[in-house]
Order: sequence, then C-alpha cells, then structure tokens
Amino acid sequence: MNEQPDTTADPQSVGPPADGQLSGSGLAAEKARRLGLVDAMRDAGGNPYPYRFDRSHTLGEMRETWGHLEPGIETADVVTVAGRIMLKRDSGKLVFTTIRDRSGDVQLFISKAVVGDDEFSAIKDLDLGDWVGVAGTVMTTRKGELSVKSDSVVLLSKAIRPMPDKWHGLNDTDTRFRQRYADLIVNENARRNFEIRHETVASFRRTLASKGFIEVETPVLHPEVGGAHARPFTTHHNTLDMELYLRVAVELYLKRLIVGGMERVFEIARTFRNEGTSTRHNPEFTMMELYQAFGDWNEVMDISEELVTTAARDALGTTVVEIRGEQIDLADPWPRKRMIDYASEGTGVELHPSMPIADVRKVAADHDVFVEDRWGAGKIIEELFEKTSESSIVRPTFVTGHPTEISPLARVDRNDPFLTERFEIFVDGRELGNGYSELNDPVEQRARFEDEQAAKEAGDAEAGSVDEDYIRALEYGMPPTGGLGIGIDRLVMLLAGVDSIKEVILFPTLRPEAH
RNA sequence: GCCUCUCUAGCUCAAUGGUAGAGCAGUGGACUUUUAAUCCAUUGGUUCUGGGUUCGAGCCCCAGGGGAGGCACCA
Repeated sequence: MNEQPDTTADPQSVGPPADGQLSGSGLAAEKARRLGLVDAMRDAGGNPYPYRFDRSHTLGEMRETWGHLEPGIETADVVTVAGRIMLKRDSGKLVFTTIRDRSGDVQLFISKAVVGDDEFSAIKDLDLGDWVGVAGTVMTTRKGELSVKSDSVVLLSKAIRPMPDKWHGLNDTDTRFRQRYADLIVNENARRNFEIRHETVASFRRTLASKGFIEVETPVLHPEVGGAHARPFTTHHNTLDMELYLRVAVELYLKRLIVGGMERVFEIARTFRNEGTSTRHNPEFTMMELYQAFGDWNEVMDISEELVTTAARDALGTTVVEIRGEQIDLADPWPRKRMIDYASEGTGVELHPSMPIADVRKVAADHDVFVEDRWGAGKIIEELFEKTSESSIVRPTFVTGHPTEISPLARVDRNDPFLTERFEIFVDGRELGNGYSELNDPVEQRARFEDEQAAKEAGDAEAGSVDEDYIRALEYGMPPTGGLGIGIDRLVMLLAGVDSIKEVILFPTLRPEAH
C-alpha cells in the first residue's frame, strides 16, 4: 500500500530502456523500464505474452528423474521446462538463473556460445519475476547442481512489477494478506500452508467417500438463521423482495436430507458469521459437516479421530504434530471428559445444571464470570468451563455432555436429562469441532426452538427461532443420527503449525485498501 | 467496540529533536561453473495522511487511516 500513483500506465509515454535518461529508479521508473522492454520486443516482431508453452517435465519431475546425477555430467537428454525466474547470476558470457514452477526449482545454465549472440543478449534483458520457457539438455555443474543447459529461453510473460526481496521475502502482514500473490511467490511457508490445506480437504473427501458418504451442496442464502448461535450477515433478494441470511451453519439442511433417506451426507461449506476477526476467526470460514443415520455420538467421535489422523498422514506424512512445544500424536486415542467435570475441577465446586441457579451464579461471581440474568445454570457452567479450562486443553480432547440449555439441536443424554450427548473437540485451546446424537423428536425439537425464540425475544442476538419447515421434516421421521462439524481452517492451522487463521485463508477479510 | 504496538526507497531494515542511510532489487562496467555469485561505480524518498509544539520533527503532541497482537464478541 501507500505506493505512488501509477504514472506508467501509458506505455507510449515510455522511452526505450537503454537511453539512460529515465528519471530515477523508483517503482515507476522500474515499471517504465520493463514496459520499455515489452515495447522493444514487440517492435522487433516478438510477443512478450505468448499464448502457450508445452513442457516435457515439471521441475519436480526433472529433479526426480535426474536429481541423482553426479557432478560434472552432461547428458543428451532433452527437456522443455517452464518457470518464473527467481534468481539470476550473470558472469559475463555465462548466465545462471534459477527458475521455479509449482513443483520445485532448477537452475538454467545459459552459455553465450550455445545460444548465440542475439538470443544471449535477449536473455540478459530478462528480469527477476519473468516467466520463461526453456529447451535444453540435462546436466550437472562441477558443484553438482542439476541444470538445464539451455538451447533457447523464451519469454512467456513479462513481469512489469519487481518481486519482493529475493532473500528476505515479504514480511509485512498487510502486504502479505492483501497481495497474497506476492506472498505466494516469495514465501515458501505460504505455499506450504495452502498445500496442507488442499491435502486436508482432499483427504476428508477420500475418507468420507470410502465410508459411503455423499457430498452435497445446500443453500448459502437462508431465509432463517439456524444451526448455530451466531450473528448472521443479512442480504436482500430484489425480485423476491425478501431478506436472506448467509448461512451460519449447514446443519438443518443436511438433517433434512437424512429425513429424506440419504443416510450419509456431508458438505464442505463456506460459512459466514458476522463477528470480529482474530487469530482464530474470520468472518467467512469453512466447515465440514456430516450426518450419519443409525449411529449416535459414539460413531461420529470415532469418525472425528479417523478424519483428523488420516488428514495429518496425508498432508504431513505423520500423525505427530507439535503444539506449544509438545510432540503430540493425533493417532493416540483422544481423551473424553465431561464439561461439568472440567468446570467443577476448575472452580473447586461440584457443578451440575440441576443445581439451584443461585448457587451457580455465586460460583460465577467468585470467578469473575459475567452472567446475564436470563442465563440458566447450564449456560453459566459453560462460561465457567471456558474461563477455567478451555485454554489449558492442549492435546485433542472430546469435551462432552454439554448442558441441554446450550444445545438446542442435540439429543438428551440417555443417563442424565440435564445433559446432552454432545461433544466438542478442543485442541491447543481452540474449538476444532462439534458433534452429537441428533435430536429427532419433533415435539421436543419444537419445545427447544421455542426456548430459543424466547431467548431471542429477551435480547439474545444469537439465538435462533422456530424453523417450521425443519419441524415439518422431523415430523416425517428422522432415523437415529450422529452429526459432526469440523472447522477446516482450524484443523489446517493445527497441521501447518501456524497461530493465525489468516495464514490458512488465501484472502482473509481485510478493510479496503486506503488510497 | 476498547487497549498496546506498528507504518521510512520496489522489498528487508537503520537513523540522540540537528544534512534521511544501508543491504537486496534497478542502472553502467568486469567476469565461461555461479549457488542470496563476486568486484567497481551509481540512480532512487510527499518518512501513511492532516494539523500542532519547536529556531529545527521520521522522532514529541493531537486527530484520522491501514495492519498486527490482546481484550470483548465468537452456544
């Protein structure tokens, strides 16, 4: 940001590059110089932006095939490769450049004697950042560096803007997140994080497909907010003249599909919540939700462990990750512990949502936990859990048995009517996922919705309302079902070992750039 | 929304309230096995913006903007 107004937009105003009369050498002058090269190339009948280039190998494939060569070997193996010029070492009649494609990098060995005077001088005009296509033979240098002894180097796309520092890269977070393209060009870690993200999602799809899950797509525009306690983004449909909400969850739609008999469904869903940003939150994020008929929370806890450990294996090649300096094997069984037990230990007071509300409020007051008047014991216990315990959960853990009051879509615990058969997965102090035995009794669901409605009317901006269509669906009969949601962004954070969600979202939400 | 930090050349960073600098990139030159190539020379600045204090402000003060971290929010 804060760069000068672009005064080089009109290439006609730019002189030839070698006249030595360019004013200054700031960004504008640098762009003018490069645009001058583009013009000169066109004047000479060349095309600085050709339509295509055929490769025989990616650079990674080259390294796989010839990476073992001893130093000082010249093969007769012909390759055509392409990449961006990342480094350039000019020693007179010999130029070394390092080009990089998605799969790796390789050195070009460019000799004036091989390519001829004219092409050699054209190659000297190439800049860091230019895309080039190369034909040549495979060789290694005396020091053993795998190289392409280049017969021809053609420009595939001229870079007009200089790359960030070739050694220090790009550190400024503002620029890194706004200009992710520049971040990806120079920061290996950025590329790695998004490869891990891809591998994670691909792994989920494979695991779920192997279990007979069907991937579905449900509406992003919802007429009602449901499936999570969250503030929605609102929008408006013009011709229908109606308010719509960007989804805060996909739960209620996926369970309609279970009613319809689809048995095992999942969706990898971009989800929107109108909340502040932080190292753990972005207003739009990605959740995987799945629902499985005929099972309960036990099945989906097992699936949770399998999905995450398999994703780690697929993305990292290991199930061991480092969290807060501790080596943790995600493949070890995840401990299970009730929320009320965490809260009880954390406060030193035995807590249960059946307790008199006054007693629970007193514990909250003793621990400086703010309490709204309308909150019941269950909600307060959750707040106490968050205050006393949440941040100290490091290894993946199922926190179970959430009070019924805070779980309007979860089925009541078969052994305790004040609790639900619900779990949240916590890792590194963050919530990673959430699942439960699904409430499928339409009468009870209506009663829970009505409690939500009451909370909403009492001022809870995140409470839901009665979703009549969802009740109607349940009235047709939903089989016993287990459901699960996993935050993809947070899982990728865990696997990539990064502390900010912005490191795993390509284009995180930012304020518009000031001009 | 609140608090703290931060914003200087294309990039990475310096600069007691006293002439805005370096490295890389760029430009000119040397070099046929370099590896962030090296060596010599060299261009480049509205110090985020607007006010103020001061003989003098990149630096101090006020207001605004962007970003980061923390808090709040996030069942």
